[in-house]
Amino acid sequence: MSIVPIRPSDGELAILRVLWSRGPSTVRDVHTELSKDRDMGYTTVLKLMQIMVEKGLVARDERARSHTYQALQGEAETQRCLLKELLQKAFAGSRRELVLQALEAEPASAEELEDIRKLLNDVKGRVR
Amino acid sequence: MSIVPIRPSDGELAILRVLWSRGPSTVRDVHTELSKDRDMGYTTVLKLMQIMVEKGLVARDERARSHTYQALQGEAETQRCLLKELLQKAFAGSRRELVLQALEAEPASAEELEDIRKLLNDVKGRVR
DNA sequence: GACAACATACGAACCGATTCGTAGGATGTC
DNA sequence: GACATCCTACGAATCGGTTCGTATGTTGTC
Repeated sequence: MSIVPIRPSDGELAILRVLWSRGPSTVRDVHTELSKDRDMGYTTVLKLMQIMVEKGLVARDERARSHTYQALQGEAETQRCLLKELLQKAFAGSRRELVLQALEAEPASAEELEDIRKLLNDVKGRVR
Repeated sequence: MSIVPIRPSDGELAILRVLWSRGPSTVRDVHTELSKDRDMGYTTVLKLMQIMVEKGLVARDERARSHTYQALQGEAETQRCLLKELLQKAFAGSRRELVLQALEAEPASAEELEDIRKLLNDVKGRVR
């Protein structure tokens, strides 16, 4: 993984998510996958992935005619990076506030809350 | 508050945070406050705040020579809006994952976790 | 009334992200 | 071998956000 995570743009993040779930993929693979919701041109995806190579977000294997790309940055790592950014910009660093608003953004079900409570206990176990 | 929250840009968010903490303020007020960390020109702040009026993010009172601006959108509301966006873009809608990564982004202290546990109980109380 | 200080307005430059057209090379099929 | 198909490369347009110079008007002071 990269020493310090690189903040991906929205388009880059969408591509990363495909790479995380599919593993190493070609531009065609990614484009096909992304076309399910958004609709963007093939060369748009290509260009974006080329830029991602330059940025060090993905690695490219050029041995085959269709190059295959692979994420160089983990999902959790990237999520934490984006969360930290939002935490600073919108919550003045208060994780408590962030979690609160995350829970209140939409009404949470009792199961979901229970799930998160368990999660909290796990994290807690690691601290003590 | 606005019917549907408007997603502020980074610069706009910085200004909103000043307005939330100070209440109705002039461009000079906001600029002075923001100058403490960033350094941006006075007219930059002015322009941004003018754009925010157009977007409906803030209201302007032009009675005095120095117009006073006031946030039209609450802090919690805005935070939830930004959080929802990140939730969709980076966590595939899984709040559980988001909370997990929020807690793991930096090591949490036992107190902080306890604090959040209490928070969770409160929210839970409201659901049941 | 002259001048400094301060206010708004606004066009224009700039920047990163995104989009895509087009060119040109490799591959596959008949 | 000719033609359609698929690939990469890359320049250029566009867009939202940001920045700021400059113009112009108001206020306050001497």
